[in-house]
Amino acid sequence: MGLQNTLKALSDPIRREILSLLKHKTMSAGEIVDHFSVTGASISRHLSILKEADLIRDTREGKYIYYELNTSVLEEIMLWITELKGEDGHDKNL
Amino acid sequence: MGLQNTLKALSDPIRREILSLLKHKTMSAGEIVDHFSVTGASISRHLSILKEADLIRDTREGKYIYYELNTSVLEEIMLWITELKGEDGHDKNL
DNA sequence: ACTATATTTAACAATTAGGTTAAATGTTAA
DNA sequence: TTAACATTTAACCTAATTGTTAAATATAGT
Repeated sequence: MGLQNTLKALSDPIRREILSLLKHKTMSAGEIVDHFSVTGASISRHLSILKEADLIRDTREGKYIYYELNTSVLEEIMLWITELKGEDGHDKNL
Repeated sequence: MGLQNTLKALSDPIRREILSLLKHKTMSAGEIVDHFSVTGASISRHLSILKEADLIRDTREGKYIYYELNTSVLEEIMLWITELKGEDGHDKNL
C-alpha cells in the first residue's frame, strides 16, 4: 500500500494508458484489452496491479468485469511532490 | 526523457529518499552514501538514474561531486495527474 | 449438463533492476 | 610521480517485471 505501490503502478506506460482510458468511461476488461496489442492475460495482470494500488475498482456485472478509475490515491503523490518542492520558500501558506 | 523516466526514477524508495535529503541542502555523493546502508556503487547508480531523469544536477568541486535537487520536471507529473483527475467536472477553468 | 464467452491464474522465457566487489577515473597534496 | 581519497564504471548475481501460451474459473444461454 501507499506511495510506493502507487508510483510503481504508475511507472508502466500501459498502466498509465489504462488509467487514461478509464478517465472517460468505465470499461470491461475486454474493452480495455482491445485498445492494446498485448494479450488479455498481460492486461489482466496490469489491471490487478492497478487494483492492488487502489487506482482502479472493479465490479462484476454478469459475464463482464467493469473497471473504473479511482483518483483518490493520487493525492498522496501530489502531497509528496508539493512537500519536496517545498513551497515554504515563497510564502504560500505559512 | 519525459514522464516515463521521471516516474521510473521516483518508483524506488532509495531514490525518493535521496531527493528528500537534497531538499534541505546540496550534498556530496559521499554524504549521501552515509545516509544509507547500501554501497557507494549502488548509490552512484541511483544518482545517475536521478540525473538521467533530470531530477538532480551535479557539479564537481575538486575531489567532490555535489548534487542538488531539481524539481522542475515534477511539473509534468502534476500535470498528468491533474489531467487524469479531470478537474473539468466541477467548473474550474473551463 | 453442455457450450460459448469473459476473465484470471499458472508456468515459463526474456528483460530489466538493484545489489555486491573489484577495477578504473579524477582530483589533491606530498 | 606517488599516495590517498572520492566517485564512477564494469562484471557478475539474484530477484522482480513483463510478456506469452495453456489451463482454470465464472457466468449465461440452450
